[in-house]
Amino acid sequence: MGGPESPRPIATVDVVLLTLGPAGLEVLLAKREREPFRDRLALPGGFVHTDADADTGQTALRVLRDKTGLAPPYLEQLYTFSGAVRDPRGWSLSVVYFALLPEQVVRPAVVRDGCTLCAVERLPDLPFDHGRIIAAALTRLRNKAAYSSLPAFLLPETFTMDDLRQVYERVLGTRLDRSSFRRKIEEQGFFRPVEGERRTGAHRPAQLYRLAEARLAEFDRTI
Amino acid sequence: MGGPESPRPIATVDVVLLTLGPAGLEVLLAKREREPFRDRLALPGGFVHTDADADTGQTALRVLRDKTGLAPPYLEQLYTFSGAVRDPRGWSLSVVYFALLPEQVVRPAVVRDGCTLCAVERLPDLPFDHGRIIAAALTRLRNKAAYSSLPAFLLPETFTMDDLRQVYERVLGTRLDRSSFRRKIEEQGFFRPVEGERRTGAHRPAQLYRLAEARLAEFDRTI
DNA sequence: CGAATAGTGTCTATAAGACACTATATA
DNA sequence: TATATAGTGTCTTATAGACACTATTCG
Repeated sequence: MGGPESPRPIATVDVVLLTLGPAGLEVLLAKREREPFRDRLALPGGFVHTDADADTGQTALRVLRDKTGLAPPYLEQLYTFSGAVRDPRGWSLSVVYFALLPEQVVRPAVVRDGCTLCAVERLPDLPFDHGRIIAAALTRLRNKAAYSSLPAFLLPETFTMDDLRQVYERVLGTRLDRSSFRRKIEEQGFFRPVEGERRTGAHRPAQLYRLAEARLAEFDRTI
Repeated sequence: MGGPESPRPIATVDVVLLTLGPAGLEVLLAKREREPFRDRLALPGGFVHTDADADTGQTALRVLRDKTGLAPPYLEQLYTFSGAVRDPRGWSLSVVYFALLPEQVVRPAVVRDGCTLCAVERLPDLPFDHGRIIAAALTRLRNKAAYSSLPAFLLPETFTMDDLRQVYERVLGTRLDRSSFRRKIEEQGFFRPVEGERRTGAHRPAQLYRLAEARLAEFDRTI
């Protein structure tokens, strides 16, 4: 049958759950329950349970559910980090997933034991290579934001056109023209108006929109 | 110290090496030396050697070197495929890498034992989930081709502007205007002319170019 | 010179940015 | 009716596609 001559690596899954709070992008960190780095803040993660998880995506969902009770509608595999030295227990491999959720959903879950939200600009010193992992997640988010519906997953189910534009602006770190933004968004057609408006003050109410599809949509590109 | 209650998954690395031959995109397949699927064609791959490989990228390079003698200048991590049923030996996890090489380099290496190039449009039935893996690699290549220097890694070190355009056309499956293509490419500036021209017939010789940087460059995008 | 491919110029159509204007709510 | 935000129209500028033109080589 033949197997490897060397021991199998440790196989874990970590999750980078990002949300957008008043201070900007924030990442969910959890206090580690076990060694190594017990009681330190780190990305929520855990071993792959080969007797329970169908694949690593299921591991990611299980880990998030167990630590926060959350089930993010947007979850994608980010990258697999590996090597002999990233984990003091030995040669390890972490399949990292990347999730987005609106602040309104995450904030209540964080009151639970040991979870916290941390502004990505002010991260504490993190164990393993979790600092690098979060940096990779931010790069992915910022790249994909420019040509997809990704930032919308940081908003609640319905939102106004100005909410949407502001999320794009905050993720991309640039100003976007209101008129051009609306034009572009409307022609791509992956947001659709829903019945209802938002009234917030002494001015015209705003049409509410929602994602037309539950999954990520990408803008047309050309060479 | 705490470890997983369940056995660790099998950890392997597979490599999708693509090249562009007369028939279109071709993928390198190798005859399997061991069970399962012994003597069947499959993606070149192997176990992670925790006593020898610094990380999975090194595993990918080692596997390719051992099976073909090749060392591709372009190698990126594609995705990690995992699950209880993809490998008859049990719960497994394959970190898949994606490499590009010019046909002129791959073809000679393939004369070696058990390696073959196979047109991606006419793949045989492949073991494990290797069919799905190759499909994912093609999607990645075709997506990235539209906004990066990626297709240039399918060409030899120097090439003409028309070579370059034809590679983009073949990868993308679309026709590109010669003039517009040259304009776009030149303003992005990640190819630079080198001394020398190619003379091929009774007509004006063509300027030779090469990649300005050894690594992948991406076009400017805008929302 | 003719044929063939390399390379340039330019017109047009489309999309993006800037920004002013209109619409509609409440105080 | 003043004001604030939502939403539209339009001018300008940049970019992409189409395509004709010039350039240069060799037979």
